[in-house]
Amino acid sequence: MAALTINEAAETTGWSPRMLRYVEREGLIEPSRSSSGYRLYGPPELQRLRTLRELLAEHEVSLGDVGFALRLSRDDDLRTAVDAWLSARPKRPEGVADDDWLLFEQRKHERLLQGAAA
Amino acid sequence: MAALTINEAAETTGWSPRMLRYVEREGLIEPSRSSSGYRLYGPPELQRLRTLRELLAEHEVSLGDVGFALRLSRDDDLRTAVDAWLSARPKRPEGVADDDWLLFEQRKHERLLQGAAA
DNA sequence: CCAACCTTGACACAACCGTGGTAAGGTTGG
DNA sequence: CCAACCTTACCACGGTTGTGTCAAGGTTGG
Repeated sequence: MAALTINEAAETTGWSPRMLRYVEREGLIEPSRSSSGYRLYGPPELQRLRTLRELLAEHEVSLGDVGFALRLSRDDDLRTAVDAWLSARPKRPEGVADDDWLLFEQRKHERLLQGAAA
Repeated sequence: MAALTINEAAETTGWSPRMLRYVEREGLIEPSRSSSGYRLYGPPELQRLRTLRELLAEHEVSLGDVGFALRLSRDDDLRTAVDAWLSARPKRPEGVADDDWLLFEQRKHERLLQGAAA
């Protein structure tokens, strides 16, 4: 037999049938269907289900998280926007009390001006 | 003044003070503190708060999603695992009913063998 | 034909998310 | 000194997630 039905797939992957349907609605693994509508899980789907399980178990990650990663991987626009936000200067020098933040910026500015003048 | 306190920051960014604390707990924007513990938002934080707002508004994304993206960007191990899962053959040829999946694989195999023999 | 599957849809429920409020107490600036 | 701010820590409350179970009905294979 080339593909397993949902209960068989559940059996070999460790998911419950209920969760296989849920995973499908999340868009993570979408088995194809027989002509009468039965879900059919082929070897690739089964493998992905197992590795998905490991992924969730080993890292503290939710299905929704993986779903979001999937979105990121497919929506270039979204990925660009998120990456842009993430890469926007997330740090400023350590050890500078914020009371002195303006002062620090001024000094930096002075150094820049000095450098330019030199 | 070099940095704004939480209510002022809320005022200029459109977040509520409550949400600024929440955003902080999510690890997305961590303002530094005055010597007495007050949160101090400098221009970079304020800018990031505004762009974060836009990001959430324009794409259908939650704070948790952005938080996960942040995790991905900092945890190489996690990113590698997720990418690996995502890139695992997500498709197989369209139009092949799964009843015929094994058949399809066999044909492919035959074609490969033929190619090798030619 | 009938038992054993499959389908979708619904109800349920604990746990968490996003958000607001409030209370008890420290800090600050005029 | 005192009003107006800040802090953390809670209670609340509707919405979503993850998961199970059940019902009503179609499919399948011996």
